[in-house]
Amino acid sequence: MAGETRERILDVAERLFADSGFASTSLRDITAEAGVNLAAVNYHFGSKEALLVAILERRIRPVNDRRLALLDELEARTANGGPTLEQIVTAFVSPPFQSALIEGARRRELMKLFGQLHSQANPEVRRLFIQQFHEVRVRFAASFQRALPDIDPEEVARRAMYIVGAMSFMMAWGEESGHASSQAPERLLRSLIDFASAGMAAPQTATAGIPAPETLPTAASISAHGGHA
Amino acid sequence: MAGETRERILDVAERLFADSGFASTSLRDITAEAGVNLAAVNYHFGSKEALLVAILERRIRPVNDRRLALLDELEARTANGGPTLEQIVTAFVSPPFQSALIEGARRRELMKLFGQLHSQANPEVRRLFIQQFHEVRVRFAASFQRALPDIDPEEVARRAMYIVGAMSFMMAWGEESGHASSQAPERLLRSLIDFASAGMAAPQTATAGIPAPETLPTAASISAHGGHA
DNA sequence: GTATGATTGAAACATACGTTTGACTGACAT
DNA sequence: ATGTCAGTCAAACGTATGTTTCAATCATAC
Repeated sequence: MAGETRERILDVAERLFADSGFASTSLRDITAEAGVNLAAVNYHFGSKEALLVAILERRIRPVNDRRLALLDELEARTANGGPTLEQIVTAFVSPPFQSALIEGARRRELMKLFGQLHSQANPEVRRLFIQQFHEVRVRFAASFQRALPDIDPEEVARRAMYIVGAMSFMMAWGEESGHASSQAPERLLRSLIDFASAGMAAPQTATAGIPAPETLPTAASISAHGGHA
Repeated sequence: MAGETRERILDVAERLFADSGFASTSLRDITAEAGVNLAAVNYHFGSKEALLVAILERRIRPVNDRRLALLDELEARTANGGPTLEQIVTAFVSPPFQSALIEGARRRELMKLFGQLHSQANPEVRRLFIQQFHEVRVRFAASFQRALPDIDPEEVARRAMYIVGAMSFMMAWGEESGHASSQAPERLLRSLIDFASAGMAAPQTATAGIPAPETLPTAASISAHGGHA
């Protein structure tokens, strides 16, 4: 069959890269588990690194396409005033969950793989990875900004980054850090949307004075400026 | 000098591990840059893996000790009702920032290293890493729960996890994903506290029905159940 | 000064790695 | 039947890896 070997390599490599890291996974591990010849990787992809790029593109593109499609539809339907924070958040965080459900049990592995990319050595792969998200970042930043006219653009961008972090971390660590997320994906998605929407809507606190390093929050300053319940 | 070689190895290895990953950094890279002999690593630490463990312990323990100290003081001062969400959040997210300031420019590298551990192959190292955070997790979960009596304990744990994810992601990617965080650390800390406190305080939405995979949010259902601004 | 124990040094060890090679297979068009 | 070509295969190549070895060095105590 034509693309059968290629597909098996992609599937197995995706799982092994996610489980053990890119550098720690050898082509021999992959080809052995996939039941294909060692040389097949270099034949079909050219190099180990090109295999990684192929894996990323296969997974990221559909998710980001769906995000943009959801946002398009959202903005078309809510021309006056724009969509709500919760709608935008939902459009952003839902596609990875849907993709995860379709893929079955691979959610955790896939997200771990994404998380790893942050620390991958090769700058070219990193650049390619960031580039894949560029349009999504620009579009959602604009939409969030419209819903949060009183928040600095930089602060909006930071908060969007927090959402990505919360989502990535949950997907990468969820089943490992205790009981917290052996839950149904639907409940997790709901939980994340609640948290992210509220965080996005937070009032922006002015940075008072920009304290010197030694005066960063101590227990005393925390209890002083917070009051209690 | 006694511990000089050991210290140099720790410093250089920490930076290189964070930059390029554990598996991708060779002992020869480390020893060459540190100006010590190759065998020094195995002499002082026993193995490459034990070197990683030593690096982690050196950095994590002070941060977590400070977190617990801040929480102790907070709970002692606010015996009636307990500390506010913002106080607890601040006690949790401040120490890594303070540590980062003391360490100077190593903040990003160090946090990248932490982020990597999530996906490190060796289960023993992972176990050790998680164990380092056990007390912190238990103590802060209890404190958050007290401030959020109407939220399910599992939901509280999830939200705490989101905070960790947001913080890790910001520190690992901050300077890379655009302009968003070349800001002063104090502003970043303030921003994170705002976001995390608001997210923690979010009302808990019931999961309506637990839909089947095919009925996860579509553009239509988002616009339907959200309304617009 | 000399013995002692900790540290460093250069070199080698065995292994695992990504990649390349060249023969081989099978299907399909001519 | 034969030529073509994408795909597979076992084997080898060159290199880089973590680790070990053992002699050399150093500070310190006697």
